[in-house]
Amino acid sequence: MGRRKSYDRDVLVGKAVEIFRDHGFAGTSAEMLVAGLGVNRYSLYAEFGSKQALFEAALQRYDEEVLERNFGPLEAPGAGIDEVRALLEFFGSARESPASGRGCLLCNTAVEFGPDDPSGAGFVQQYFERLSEAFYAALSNAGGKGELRRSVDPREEAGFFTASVLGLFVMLRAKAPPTVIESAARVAIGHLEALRAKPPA
Amino acid sequence: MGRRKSYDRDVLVGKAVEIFRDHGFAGTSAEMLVAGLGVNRYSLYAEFGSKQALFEAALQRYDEEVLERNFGPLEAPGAGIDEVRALLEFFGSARESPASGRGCLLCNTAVEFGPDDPSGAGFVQQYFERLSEAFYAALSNAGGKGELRRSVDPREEAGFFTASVLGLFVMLRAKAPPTVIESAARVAIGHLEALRAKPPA
DNA sequence: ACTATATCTAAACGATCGTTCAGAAACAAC
DNA sequence: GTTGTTTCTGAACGATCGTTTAGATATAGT
Repeated sequence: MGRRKSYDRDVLVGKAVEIFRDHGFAGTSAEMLVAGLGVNRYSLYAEFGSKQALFEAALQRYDEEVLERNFGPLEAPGAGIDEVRALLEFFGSARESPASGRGCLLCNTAVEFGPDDPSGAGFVQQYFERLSEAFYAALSNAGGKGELRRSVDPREEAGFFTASVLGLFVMLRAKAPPTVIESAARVAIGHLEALRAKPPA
Repeated sequence: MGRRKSYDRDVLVGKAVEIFRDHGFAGTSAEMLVAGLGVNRYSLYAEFGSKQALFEAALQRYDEEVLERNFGPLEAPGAGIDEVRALLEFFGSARESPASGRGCLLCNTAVEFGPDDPSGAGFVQQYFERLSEAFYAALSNAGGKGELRRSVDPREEAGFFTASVLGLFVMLRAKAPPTVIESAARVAIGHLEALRAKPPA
């Protein structure tokens, strides 16, 4: 039995998420990772194999934790309009959001790499699917409960809300004027509320 | 009189726009610029001074040409709902848009650099202001002509449409499923049309 | 034809890139 | 205390980074 590790892999991945979220893949050097993770260079490569592999572990972690925390409520059984509204309100609170200055790691990655896939695993396409399916699920639930106007197409609206939150992520990332972010969220919420079926007279 | 230049500065900047649009700033090497612009390394630095300076020239050019072409119609005197609609229809045509796989250079830059300004010139913040002011101008015009419902706040809606097109840019950049892009644009257009004042009975 | 000057060509600079290596240190088992 | 093994330390590898340089070439003016 040899020397024990002085780090925890899960902790390292968590820290890597934050570093890649701030700087992107190309803008993050191995040196930055060594400094930010607090491990030596040898252990970084022994544990993860390559910078790319660490990046993919970070994307996986982000999906499991951050996307799960934010979009999981929409995917839950019984989720509906209120869950969508809570999400929009959360991202519209520009000054307080943890995404301020940082945005969403998967959104940032989508833009950084464009149509080139940073890994064979299709993280970005899965991300778009997850977002639109989450909105679709919540709105379909609402429709099934009679909470949506009959004319509403949950599939169409899902695409719309996906674009809305991606736009919020961009503005949060680059610290657009908070008033623009808040307006965008309020109108999206107004649009959402307008989808509700009117209660019978 | 010495040897004449075998390049045109404006042509080089135009090519640089395309390269930075595809690969971002960090993802574009000097070698890629030399190859893509078709000049020698000496001339690249003689003409522009640095990679950063070329990047800023590209951002300026993009603003003057691409943003002008796309958002200029909203800024024009007399612009209204129809101009906003045309813009949304244009970006919603995912398969045909020149932005497919590339998005918007300023949006990409906003995400790549986050709150760090890539130059002292504030290109990204000016970009957000330009977008939201363009939407505001067009919607204010419509309001002034009595074409908007009285309850509509052009300032709020401008923030919303800014987020919408940024979201479309992200999805275009990463080649999200065209159905999601098209749905997002259609619903945004539906929302826009719902802002129209009803004609008197 | 010669000269002065500007640009091109090819190479190189110092620094950093992502990754690997050799030896030292720390540890558990014996 | 010794041994075998794993991790850490510090350095270095080959490649590429952004930028500069020296000499060659092309050009206009004389």
